[in-house]
Amino acid sequence: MLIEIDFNSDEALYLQLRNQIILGIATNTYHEGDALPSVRALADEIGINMHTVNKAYSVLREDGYVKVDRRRGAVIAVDREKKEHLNRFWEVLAPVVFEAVCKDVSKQELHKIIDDIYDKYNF
Amino acid sequence: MLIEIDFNSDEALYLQLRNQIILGIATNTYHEGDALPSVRALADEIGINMHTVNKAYSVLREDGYVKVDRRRGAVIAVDREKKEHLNRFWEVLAPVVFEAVCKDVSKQELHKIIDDIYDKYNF
Amino acid sequence: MLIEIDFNSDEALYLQLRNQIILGIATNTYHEGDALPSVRALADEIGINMHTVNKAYSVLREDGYVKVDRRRGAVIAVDREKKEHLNRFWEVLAPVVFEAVCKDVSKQELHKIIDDIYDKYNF
Amino acid sequence: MLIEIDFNSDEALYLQLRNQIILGIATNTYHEGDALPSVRALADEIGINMHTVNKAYSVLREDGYVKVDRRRGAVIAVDREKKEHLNRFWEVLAPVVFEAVCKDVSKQELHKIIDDIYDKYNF
DNA sequence: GTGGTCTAGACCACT
DNA sequence: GTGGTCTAGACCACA
Repeated sequence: MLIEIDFNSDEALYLQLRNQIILGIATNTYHEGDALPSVRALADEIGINMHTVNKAYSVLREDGYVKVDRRRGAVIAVDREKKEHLNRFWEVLAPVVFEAVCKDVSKQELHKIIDDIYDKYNF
Repeated sequence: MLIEIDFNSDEALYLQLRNQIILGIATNTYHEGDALPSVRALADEIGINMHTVNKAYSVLREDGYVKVDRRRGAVIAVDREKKEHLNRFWEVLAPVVFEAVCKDVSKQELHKIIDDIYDKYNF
Repeated sequence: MLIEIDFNSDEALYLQLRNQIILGIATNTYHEGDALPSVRALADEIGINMHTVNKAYSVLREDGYVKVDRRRGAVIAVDREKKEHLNRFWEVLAPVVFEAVCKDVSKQELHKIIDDIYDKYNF
Repeated sequence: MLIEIDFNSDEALYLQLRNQIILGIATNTYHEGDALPSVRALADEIGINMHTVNKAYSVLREDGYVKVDRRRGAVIAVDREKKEHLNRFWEVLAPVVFEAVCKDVSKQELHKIIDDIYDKYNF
């Protein structure tokens, strides 16, 4: 899978990397049990620091997307404890909704944006 | 309006403040044309530094929520240029959707969370 | 002449006032020897502080647009020492030109904007 | 490039710095993609505070002259969306023209000053 | 009294 | 080592 990092973005590199990998899992590019590239290999490939890749992998582990195996490195292993996640999505979405309300973006428009994202990536 | 800052949060103080004020606008606690407290007054009230409040107000201005009136300080003035905002919401929501897909949270569940947020705050 | 002040502008009120009066002189709304309204009267009319009007008049005096007469207040009296002024315009225009060059705005486009301004106000 | 700050000037330090850097871009001293010195390095060099340099860089970013790259600091990246800029030049030049008209400086003389500035810096 | 500017010094996240 | 954030305290321009 092609990882694309935007060095001009405001978003931290490790977060961009994290999100790209999550996108890879979502689009079935990475499958349960697949091993991600080694920290060193991925860092070289993208042209970023090893520590940055390391941080991305750590965050993915904390958020329940990979498990770290001593021999195989980071392995896709998605934790699907839904209850907890729903709370998390609530917290992430609430400030977005507040902004939407201020800017006169309707509930329906937010739904549509979400649907459009699902469509664009064929989820 | 009661501003609540969590000093233990990872989120920057000025961003928490920004979001609280956006919440206040969304819930109609602050109305178009209302003046926010002066930077010094709000800083004293919350117990944070003047410059931190200043930064929050600056960001709110850049994001089109307030204007700075030389006589009255920061005044609520929401810029409702929708076209641009929709792009922004797309960018914010895309990674959320990726996570949802990974975690087996359906499109309908995301819609419901958004609706619940609207309901909770009576938007 | 109608003085229009934009309280939401970033520009200081006294500078807006100064510029409006200069516009009035340029458009022949104010003529050499005319007296400007008293500080108090103009302040009341516009709804701003007396000190602000006072500051505007002081700046106009320093820049050679009015003379202050004890009995008649501020009186239009334009100082036309061209040599000095040309230097001033150089200093004001230089940073504008630098920005133009950076932004790929050509010499001709700057000329045209200036011509358009002359046209718009029938100078 | 030599940055020259006038500590006696009325102009804010961060604005002087901003303008000097814009001059540097206009004169091709800084090229697209070049990294500016780090805030600390430049602050030390000029003998001003880090935060003042930071503010200058922030303004340059807002005005579309640099982007902040997480690894390289501030990098020259000029945004050349002309349409918007032309409005801005209109607003900046209008009061200059008003002054010119008052001071009997002709349209042609303004053009000439602009041309002279272009010539002096070999634009 | 208001925000704007500047300085100084500190800690942290990111690379 | 870089910028980002936060604090503290000061002076000034503006209203």
